[in-house]
Amino acid sequence: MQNRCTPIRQSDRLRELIEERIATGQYLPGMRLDEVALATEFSTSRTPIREALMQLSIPGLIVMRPRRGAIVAEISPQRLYEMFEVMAEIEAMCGRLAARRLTDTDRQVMTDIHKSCEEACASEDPDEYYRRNERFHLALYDASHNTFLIEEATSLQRRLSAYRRLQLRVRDRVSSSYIEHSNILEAILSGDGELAADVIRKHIVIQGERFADLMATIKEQTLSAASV
Amino acid sequence: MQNRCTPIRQSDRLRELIEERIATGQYLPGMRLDEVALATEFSTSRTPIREALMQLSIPGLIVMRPRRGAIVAEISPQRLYEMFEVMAEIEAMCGRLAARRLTDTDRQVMTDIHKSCEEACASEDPDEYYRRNERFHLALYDASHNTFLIEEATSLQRRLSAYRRLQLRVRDRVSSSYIEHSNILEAILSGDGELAADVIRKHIVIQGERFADLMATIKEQTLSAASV
DNA sequence: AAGGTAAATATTGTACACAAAAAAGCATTG
DNA sequence: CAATGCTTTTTTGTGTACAATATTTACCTT
Repeated sequence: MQNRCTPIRQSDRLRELIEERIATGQYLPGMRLDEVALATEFSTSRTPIREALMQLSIPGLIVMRPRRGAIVAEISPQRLYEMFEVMAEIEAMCGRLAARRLTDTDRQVMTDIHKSCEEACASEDPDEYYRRNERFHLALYDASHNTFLIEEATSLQRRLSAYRRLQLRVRDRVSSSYIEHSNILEAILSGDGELAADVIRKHIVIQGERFADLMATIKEQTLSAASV
Repeated sequence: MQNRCTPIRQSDRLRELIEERIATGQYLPGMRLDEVALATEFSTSRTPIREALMQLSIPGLIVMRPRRGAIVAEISPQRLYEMFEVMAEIEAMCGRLAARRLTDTDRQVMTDIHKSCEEACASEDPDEYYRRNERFHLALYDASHNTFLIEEATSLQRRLSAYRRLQLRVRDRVSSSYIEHSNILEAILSGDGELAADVIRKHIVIQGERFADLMATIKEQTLSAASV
């Protein structure tokens, strides 16, 4: 995608870096993002940092309270459930379109990634499974052949990734996720768009529910670095 | 929504202003957004302008090419079709949820707005109809009772508004739009979520198609201010 | 005269400075 | 000892300067 030869802008690089740290859970919800601290860490001035933060505030990854600094967004269980509800529909749409528009390469890519997921599942490595699982979903988006939809789905996946990651820690979640992927792939390969949409919807909604379970068991401080 | 007592930030005010100018077609696709020109116009410095522009580049309203300035995004017919395809699904989801979760006030608000649309339709004032039509759709989003979905739908509607507006100029589009709204409302009031989703999907897809017709007839220069 | 090259000009990206506002620390008082 | 008000310190928001890069203009060559 990025075929610009122009050297990348500082603020763009920083935005991606900070976004990744939020996605991987290095920056926890509620954590304060100090502009000067970030500036010194990345040995730059506050200007590019601010530009990066302002950009991240748009999709809601961070919250910038006027005159009161930026913090990593704290997503309430309620809102998270809503986000999963929307994600389910977006991915279901990808599946419906994928089933209708699947190319040979799409088929190849998806089956390959699914096989690599099987390996990660067998080796019981949740982190590795997480990464390959993520690739499976990205391949699903690509197969929809709607570039706008691909962008939206990817963006939403990124926003949820910090939470998705946790959710795979739940007992037996990896293996059931793998089985669900098998059903998804089967439906898409058979060309049944409505079936694919249904299966995906359930797959994501289950993730949301498992996450709700997790939230109920784990104490708040595990997720949130600071309270307001 | 905006219940902050803190005085608003310049960059936020500017972002909304520029966004509105894009939505209303005052800034046409391809138009260059000169930082110093904007700064002098709003009698401020380049810093808040830049922050506003960087934020607008995230949802793709404008394109910032490194070292080459910002332009209003030029959305290709292909991409516009894709956006309408996604919008159809998002709004269909709103309708499905609305049918299941409708409150008395939702019902009241939607019927009231629909009635006011009837008036605008009868008086054959496309601009007024456009505004009320917009309100109808916003009320539909609200009725979904999923605040995340409401935000996403609203954001997407804003991104498409410059194009939606044009599309109502097509012959008889206003009256057919009104009839479609009637069907949507009826489906939602009857509580049939799947029916509502179907009707809405068709309503939006028709908009996309009508727009494609428009694009085919009107010459490019009407829409686009400059070609690269 | 056309095309290409080099100087001139304009514009962007980043650093930094300063004012205004919020947070923290401190002292005073009930 | 707690609470409140004042002072100090920190942090944000914006203006401005400057260097690096595009773009335009002018000039020279063929």
